[in-house]
Amino acid sequence: MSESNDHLRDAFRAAGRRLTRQRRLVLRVLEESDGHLEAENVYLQAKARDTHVSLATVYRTLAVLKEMGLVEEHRLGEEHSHYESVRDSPHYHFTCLDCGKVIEFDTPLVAQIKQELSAREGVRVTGAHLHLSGCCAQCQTKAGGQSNNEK
Amino acid sequence: MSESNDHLRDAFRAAGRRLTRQRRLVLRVLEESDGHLEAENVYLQAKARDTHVSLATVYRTLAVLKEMGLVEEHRLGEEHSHYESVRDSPHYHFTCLDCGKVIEFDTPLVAQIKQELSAREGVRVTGAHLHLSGCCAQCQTKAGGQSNNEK
DNA sequence: ATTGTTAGTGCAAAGCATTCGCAATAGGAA
DNA sequence: TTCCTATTGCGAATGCTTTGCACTAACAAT
Repeated sequence: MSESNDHLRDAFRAAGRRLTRQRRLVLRVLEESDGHLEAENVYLQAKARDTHVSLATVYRTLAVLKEMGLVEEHRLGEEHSHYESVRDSPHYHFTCLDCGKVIEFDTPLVAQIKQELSAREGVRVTGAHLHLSGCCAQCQTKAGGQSNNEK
Repeated sequence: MSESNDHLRDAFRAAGRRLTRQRRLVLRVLEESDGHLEAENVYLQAKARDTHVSLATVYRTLAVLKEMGLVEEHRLGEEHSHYESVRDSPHYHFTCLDCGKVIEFDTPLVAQIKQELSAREGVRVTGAHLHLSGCCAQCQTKAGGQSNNEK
């Protein structure tokens, strides 16, 4: 716990940035959450632990963390962004259009696609987002095969 | 040209909607463009041909067209949405982080991923977005392998 | 520890893309 | 042509996100 704090400190120092209470807090909220928090929720959860946080700072912090590669921003729903701390392995998302549930998954096929594209177009691929959507198992059962999208 | 107009008319009638000048116009702008227009540009190009369009209507129309499956919305850049008329085949996108160039491509591997996920999680997958990013061939050459992201 | 420099913060005021309310307009079925 | 109502245009409003500014607090050097 204290060692990761040192890691953090170093990472920030290397980037010429300061490791503030707020930044530690935001990062911790993201790490302890199930991922996919929107800025507002990060703010609320952070504020619950320490009143000295503002929404603006959460946004600024998320931007910094994203720039440092510690956090990823996703635009899963059609609405606002979701943020997620970068953990172990890269992964992709499936969103249920009925209940909004998000399933994370991984597949080596994306790497294969990257290679194909690199070879075919001569590009260098550094990022990959795969977002599938549809109806999760539960909602299919629940709705008798039909969507229960009622506005 | 006139036949596709009939198609359109029918599609709208079937949806209980009206085929207005503005809607035809928006659709035409999208079809004649290279795809990936943001709402503002659709508005500007439409307005250039016919002053009787408003930004609000463009947004409303894009929403309707999207709902009817005639247009797709993408969130490629981190900013606003891009719209593209649904043509022939489904495809995916690569964005160059340096110059912003968008390359469209297709691959059967996504279908394979869909199947894998369906089998593994019991979900029904109806949509798939794959967005790769990195550095295009030209920018790699131009910048000597380094990014020219200044700002 | 103390100090100095300046990144970071809170707050409130923008910014921006997108949406909405409402009166006026125009598809299109009869 | 007539009527019904979906659609439009306008501007005001919304909601997420960013910014300006004066104040605070990291942290490197003392």
